[in-house]
Amino acid sequence: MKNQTTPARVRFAPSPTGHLHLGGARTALYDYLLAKQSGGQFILRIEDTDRRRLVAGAEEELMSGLRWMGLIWDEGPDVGGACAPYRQSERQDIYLAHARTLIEGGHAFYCFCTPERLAEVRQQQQKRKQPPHYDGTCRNLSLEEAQKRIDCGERHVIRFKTPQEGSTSVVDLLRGEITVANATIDDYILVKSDGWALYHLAATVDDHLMGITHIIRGSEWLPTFPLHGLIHRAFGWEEPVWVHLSVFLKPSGKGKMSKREAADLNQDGYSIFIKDLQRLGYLPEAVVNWVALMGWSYDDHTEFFTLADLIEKFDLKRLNPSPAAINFSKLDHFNGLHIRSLAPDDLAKRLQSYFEESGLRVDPARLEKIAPIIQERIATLDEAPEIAGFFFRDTVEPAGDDLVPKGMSSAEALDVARRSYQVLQGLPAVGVEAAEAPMRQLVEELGLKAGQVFGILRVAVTGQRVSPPLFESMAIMGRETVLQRLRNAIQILESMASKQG
RNA sequence: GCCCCCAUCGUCUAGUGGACUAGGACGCAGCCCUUUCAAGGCUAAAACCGGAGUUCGAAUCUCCGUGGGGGCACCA
Repeated sequence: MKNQTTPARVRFAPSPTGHLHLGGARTALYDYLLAKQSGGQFILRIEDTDRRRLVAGAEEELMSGLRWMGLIWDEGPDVGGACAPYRQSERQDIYLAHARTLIEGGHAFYCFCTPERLAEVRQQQQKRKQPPHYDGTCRNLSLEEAQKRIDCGERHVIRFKTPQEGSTSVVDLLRGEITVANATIDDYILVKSDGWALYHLAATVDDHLMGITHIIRGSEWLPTFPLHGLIHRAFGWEEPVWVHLSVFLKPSGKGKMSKREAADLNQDGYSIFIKDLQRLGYLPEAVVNWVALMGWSYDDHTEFFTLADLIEKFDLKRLNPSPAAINFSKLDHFNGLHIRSLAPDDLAKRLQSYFEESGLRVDPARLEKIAPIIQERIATLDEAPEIAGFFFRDTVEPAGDDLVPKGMSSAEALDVARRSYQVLQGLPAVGVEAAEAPMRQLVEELGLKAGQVFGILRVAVTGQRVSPPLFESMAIMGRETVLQRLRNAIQILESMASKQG
């Protein structure tokens, strides 16, 4: 049993400022897997301390995306839990109290520097090719003096008092020990002048108070990782296990995806946003499988995983620290794999809305018969109406050119259609058992290839050159519809043949 | 500019000093199957960033380059 012996408490802590995307989805997945395989808890915490960046509806979208993927949280803003509240905007007094503790312990200080002066300092530092850093003006103000200025109503922030000497080492599970000189760590702001805590303080405090055992987050946090270690130590808290996931690169492998590029992707039927993937006909099972494997592997040959498989097999230690390019064709592959592994009636249920959205009235019983014959022909659910919409239309309008196979005249095609009609009309049913043998016999009599005759028939009854298997399709349509559509095709061919003279 | 991280086929990856003629998957190409399209089966092409070192032996360890990525906000 390689599973964690002690239950892990793991949190997914997004800020509600946009759509749930692939990166967030993967982090949440790994969080969930670790929690579930260890018998621990998966916690959803909303990091909404930046009030200006809030996006209406983002929190709800986040939750519905997670639910869609099957990542159900044990504690969170909607379901509550022992460590409530789970929205940082509702925990401000907690952060303030902790900031105060830090100040009293000499690990933080009040800073009255104006943004304008700071900007100037930064500019000069950059001119001297120095890293932009707080210049320490308020670092050694006495608490009494600071208090006096606060009482006078002077605007202030609270900064972390980073040690100026020595170095700090922190340990990332995947990268090992990371050591940086303290001189390179800024005196980061912990609490803004409007009283709202910033990530560095809020997340650290919450992770401790909520008993988080493993922090899984993006590698964009690596630069401030030593600071977070320092804050934990300043409080005297035990550190959790830190895991920094690699970033996702655009499919070309060159750089992170920009907003613009993310939007353009939609034109190709892809997206990095979960809500789009859902609409584009991807199965949550496929997205989960695909995303799990972007930066994690099990062995050298297993790639098909259900969520339950992943819970059993996921292992933090097999995470890959190097950046990974997003490979959408592999998503299509996994989607096909998962579509084919669905029970036909399950597939039919999932297909229903896609047919309806393309304006078709769908009979569920008929859809259940169709599901098995299109199951291995669709890569995404939204392709189904395109390939099987003809089942639900009253009539089909085959293009005249499609009714005439290459190398055949319209008169010849007409003859084939008429002979086919005669054969089918004399049959009690038009399915594989009843109709295939007689039709093959006709093919032989006509001295043609099966593809030629079946091709004409296919276009006549489906209106398409490409369709699910012919006789299976005809069986579902029913004898009357088949004959009616064939009559219609014969009429089209008649007018073509007469025009040609 | 400064700090940090990363480095195996086009892409995702296996590989933790000898079992490597470097394995799998996607994609691509060909073949088979076949009433179309798929699915499936088979085959092919395709990679250890470079240089030093350690070692009997290096894809694997060390160092230096190079390349790529991330970060340097009163955002997260």
